[in-house]
Amino acid sequence: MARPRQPLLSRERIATAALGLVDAEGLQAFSTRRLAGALGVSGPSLYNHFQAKGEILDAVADAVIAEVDLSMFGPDPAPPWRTALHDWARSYRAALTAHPHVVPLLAQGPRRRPAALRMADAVFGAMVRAGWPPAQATRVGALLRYFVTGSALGSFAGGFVADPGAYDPAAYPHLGRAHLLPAHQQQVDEGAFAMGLGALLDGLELQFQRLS
Amino acid sequence: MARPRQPLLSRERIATAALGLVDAEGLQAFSTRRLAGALGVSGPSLYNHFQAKGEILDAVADAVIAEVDLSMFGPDPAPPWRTALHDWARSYRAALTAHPHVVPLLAQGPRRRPAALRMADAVFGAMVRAGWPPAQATRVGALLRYFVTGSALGSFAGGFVADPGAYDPAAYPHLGRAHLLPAHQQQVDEGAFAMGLGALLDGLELQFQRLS
DNA sequence: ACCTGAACACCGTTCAAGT
DNA sequence: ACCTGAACACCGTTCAAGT
Repeated sequence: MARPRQPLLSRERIATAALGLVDAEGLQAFSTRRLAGALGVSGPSLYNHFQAKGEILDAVADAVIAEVDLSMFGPDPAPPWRTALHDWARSYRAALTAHPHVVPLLAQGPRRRPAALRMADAVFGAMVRAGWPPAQATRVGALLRYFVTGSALGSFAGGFVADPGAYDPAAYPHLGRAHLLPAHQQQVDEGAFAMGLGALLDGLELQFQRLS
Repeated sequence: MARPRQPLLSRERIATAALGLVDAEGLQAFSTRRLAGALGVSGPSLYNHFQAKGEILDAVADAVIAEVDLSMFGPDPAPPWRTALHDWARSYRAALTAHPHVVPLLAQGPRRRPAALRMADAVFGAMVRAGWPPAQATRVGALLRYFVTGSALGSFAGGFVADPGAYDPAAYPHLGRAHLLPAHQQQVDEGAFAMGLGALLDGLELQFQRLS
């Protein structure tokens, strides 16, 4: 075939297919050769568009972050900072739980990924505008990222096994009902997230009042 | 060589060497063959002690969790639940930040790993004993896990690049000083963690008071 | 500029063979 | 029981060759 007059690939097309593959089969199963196969192309072709596998995964991570709603950071409606943080955290978590296998990739931070930088910029800007001192505004953005990514990194409830005999009562006296957790995975994780987010925002409100 | 009369390997020795390798070079660079090399043994030898690479990494993850202090969950001194959670969260975070490359492995949850189960058991048991209803106690343990693992998954400050020209002011109007973050990485991350942990515990205290 | 196949060094894992 | 080397299918990436 050699070079077609209409390029077969683009960074966009590659990133989209890569996200599909990661979503479907996880990071473990993701390989450049399988990705090329899914795109109907030979392995080395990808290297005309990306320098390395890691750069493709960077694009995958940023595509997920691009799904996060940032409209609550205004400036048009500009809701109170607490409302904005709440809505952002929920949208952020929704984007990550829609693509759970991508979460470990977020360990690298925004680096030079545009969507991640837009998000960091919007949060920090809105917090400063709302009256948080810059150093505190940085922390607020960071600690909410901690909570949201942590909640999406792995299901708490799904991290237990459903086998009733899995947890020896002598060794783990309080886990007698832990094998029931996986059956209510979504409910437990949602409940814990809601409780944590509420607590976090309540606590931040106390700190904000102490500022003035 | 074939079989030596004194076994060359043990699960323990393998797991310890694996943790050392992951700490030194990251998950990317970790391979069964390199691990075998570090142990002075041929690749397939590992399969006499572990079923697969993933099982070795399970042991690595559990070794890190085993470093977390659980003594604050009593029963001998039995401090107030807020103090216990605070001290636990700090010890938990310290264990993870000492082994940052291991954090993505924690996505899987406790499953059947003994140290992870001991930790879940201790937290849940102590919260119930302190007066939290069981459903809430589960959530408290989960949401603190979210916050701690998220804070250890990746440095917030270190996720930016130190290059002053990296962040176009037109695209990211509030990131003018973001390139300074990596230089204060530890301070920023510690500050955000402390602020978040304080807010979380303040918020949980409000919820606990509302219970009675 | 953008694709190909061939090639290189490296993977995880299986298996028969040795003691 | 516990190690070995050989082997298999599969990796990420480079590179010369094609248009």
